[in-house]
Amino acid sequence: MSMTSTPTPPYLQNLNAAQRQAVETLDGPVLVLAGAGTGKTRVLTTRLAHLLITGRARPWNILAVTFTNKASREMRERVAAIIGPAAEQVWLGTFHAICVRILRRHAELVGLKSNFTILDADDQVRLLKQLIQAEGIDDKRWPARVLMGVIQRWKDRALTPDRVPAEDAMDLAGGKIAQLYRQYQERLLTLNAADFGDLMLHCVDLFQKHPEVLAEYHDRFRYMLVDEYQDTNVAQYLWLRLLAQKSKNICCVGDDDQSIYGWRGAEVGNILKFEKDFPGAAVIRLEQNYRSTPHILAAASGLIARNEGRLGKTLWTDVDAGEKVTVRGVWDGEEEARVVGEEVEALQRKDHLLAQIAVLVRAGFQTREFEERFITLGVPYRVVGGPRFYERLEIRDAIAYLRLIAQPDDDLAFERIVNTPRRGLGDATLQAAHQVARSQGTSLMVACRYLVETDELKPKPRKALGDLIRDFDRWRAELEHMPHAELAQLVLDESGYTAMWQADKSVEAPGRLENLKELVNAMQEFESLAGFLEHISLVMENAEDASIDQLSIMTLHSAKGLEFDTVFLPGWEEGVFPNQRALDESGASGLEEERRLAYVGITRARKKANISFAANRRVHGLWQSALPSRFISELPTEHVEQVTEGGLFGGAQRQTDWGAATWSGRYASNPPRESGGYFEANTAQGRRFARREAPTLEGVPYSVATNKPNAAGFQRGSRVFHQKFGMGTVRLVDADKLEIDFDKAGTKKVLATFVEKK
DNA sequence: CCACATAATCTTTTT
DNA sequence: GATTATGTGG
Repeated sequence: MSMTSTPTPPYLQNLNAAQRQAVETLDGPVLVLAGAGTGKTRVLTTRLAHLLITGRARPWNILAVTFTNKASREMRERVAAIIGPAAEQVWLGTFHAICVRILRRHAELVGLKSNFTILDADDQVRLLKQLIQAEGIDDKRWPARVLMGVIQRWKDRALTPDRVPAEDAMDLAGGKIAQLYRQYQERLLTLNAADFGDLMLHCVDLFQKHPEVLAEYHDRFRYMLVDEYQDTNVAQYLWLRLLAQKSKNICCVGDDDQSIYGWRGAEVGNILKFEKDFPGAAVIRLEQNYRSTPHILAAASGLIARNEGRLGKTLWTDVDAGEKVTVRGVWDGEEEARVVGEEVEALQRKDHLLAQIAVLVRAGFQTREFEERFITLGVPYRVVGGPRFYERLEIRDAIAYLRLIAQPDDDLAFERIVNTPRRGLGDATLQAAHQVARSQGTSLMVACRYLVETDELKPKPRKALGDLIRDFDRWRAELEHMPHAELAQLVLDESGYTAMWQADKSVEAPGRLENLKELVNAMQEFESLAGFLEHISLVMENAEDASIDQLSIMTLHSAKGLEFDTVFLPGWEEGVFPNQRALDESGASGLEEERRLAYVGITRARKKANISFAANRRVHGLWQSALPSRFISELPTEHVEQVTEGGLFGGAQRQTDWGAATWSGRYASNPPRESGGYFEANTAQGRRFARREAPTLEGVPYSVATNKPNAAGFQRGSRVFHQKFGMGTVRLVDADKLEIDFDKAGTKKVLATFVEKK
């Protein structure tokens, strides 16, 4: 409004019309549908700055939520660049970090103390496992990990134990799952702990049950900004709705086509029904893409158009056509890695930066082949999102010590380190401690204090336990006088933890000692031990070194939000991508999510996207043949270049027409099966895409393998021919699995459907 | 209580 | 194929 009379400030000048509208529509609910590469972050940060510059809001009147620490850091930096240090005072952070901040203030109202511990995934599972065993449930049949997943999905949907629908809980863990969930929640409260789901859940609960608290935040947060709205779950949606119900000034930015976290409880529905949930909402579409070439955009758009239930956007760009997306078929995974390696080297010769190249895979196990290839080629690479620093064994152990100093009642930390390093405090001692703790309603630490006063334990453990408790008392007292990083070093040394790894002869021991040093170093950055512990429980990420020019290998999930000049998308095969389990577990919606993942992958590329698939791949040590992903046939042909020249298939023994030989051979033994009506009947080449059968072993132990002929007529001594390994003799038959001595290639385990009888 | 052997498992994983 | 969790024997 005031903008009409005053000249356009510089920070608004280089926005396009839609972006500017998204920035300047300040009142009431706004949904910004931001397609890939349309300047989403820019709109968010400019909008935030605009609110402050126009005087609409003071920094503390703004709540901006993101999903990742990286995104919130980036947003804060970019806002600071426009408005300066005032950016510090904006409530800007991840959903979970903001919830923690609120919960620490009102912890008693939800049954916690202000210094509650945040559990990580490992703690959660261990805790639940104890409950499962206490209930006498078979933890083989109902693994804690699986049941924890179920509980987490309930938490994502804001279902507290009393709200779980009966039919959801019926046939899990013998009908006891709801009970387990209740016990788990009770246990968390007695431990003064919360898991990640609880952070949202407790906060929603707080707002619902204490209107006076909610009113306080209504007063505070007059404008709200939400990033990646398509990834919100039900609990987050409720949280946002509660906070926005008074001011109604909520601006959500997202892209329904990039919703790829459904399996973690994200609800695409949230973004699809935004206008219904927030009546009078303005919906603004950002459709001009500033990232990719027209061919890349068209290929991605053609693919995603196959999804139903999307809001629909038409991305366009005014840059030159560029190169078509290439689709390449190769013989096997090894060749795929080799070809990618060659192309990377070719790009290097053309002075492309490695930092502008990425290999994006569907699943973590696919990274290995590429790593091996890049190592032999000497191409520097990094695997993004690999094992995380704070998840390493030695770091978690060290943190358990620190947690126990900060919070003596942290039973999970106690259990983790009582006997690490070995102190002769095994199961028997721990059982005794548990019993005392249960009967007296205390924590394990307190129970042990009592236990060493009695003669219940044998002299050895009694002394060891007494020493340990005394150590902790001393360390805790030291915390008053000593910088916490120094204390950490002291604890690691005095507890014998450092010595334990020094004595360890394994190859990884030196690395672990390095990591411990790094941990102590990192602690110096924090004001207090408590501050450090909170940071690591909320920010489980690795620092990345941007100073080296390295190629990136990562999963499609972790690539969201990033962009590269050149992107390699290997493994586009049925079963791998779309992933078979996603299809089995979530059917049609699972397929759509996989397709969105493909869309995310292609749209990461600025200049060139290279898709590939292999006809053969080794999965869990078994060779399996594969069909090209259905997504390949869904790409609009006019934007795609098929690379299938014969020279790709190497030496003389590979002169076979790989397409016909492998695929038709496959059909003969394993005809295509319809899967939820999602087959494309035909492709241009007239090939049918079929779903591959998972190998079924039905629990037959390998040693039971017989010499009797199996269903397909193979038996010991049968001469067989395999496409890759050539002639061989069957050694063992195990249902459809064969162990074959190949004349040239040695002994391999192979599925019977991949060999021909000779 | 510990060391070693065998068995089971292997999708994605912002917090 | 490789890792990780469990079970058994010393």
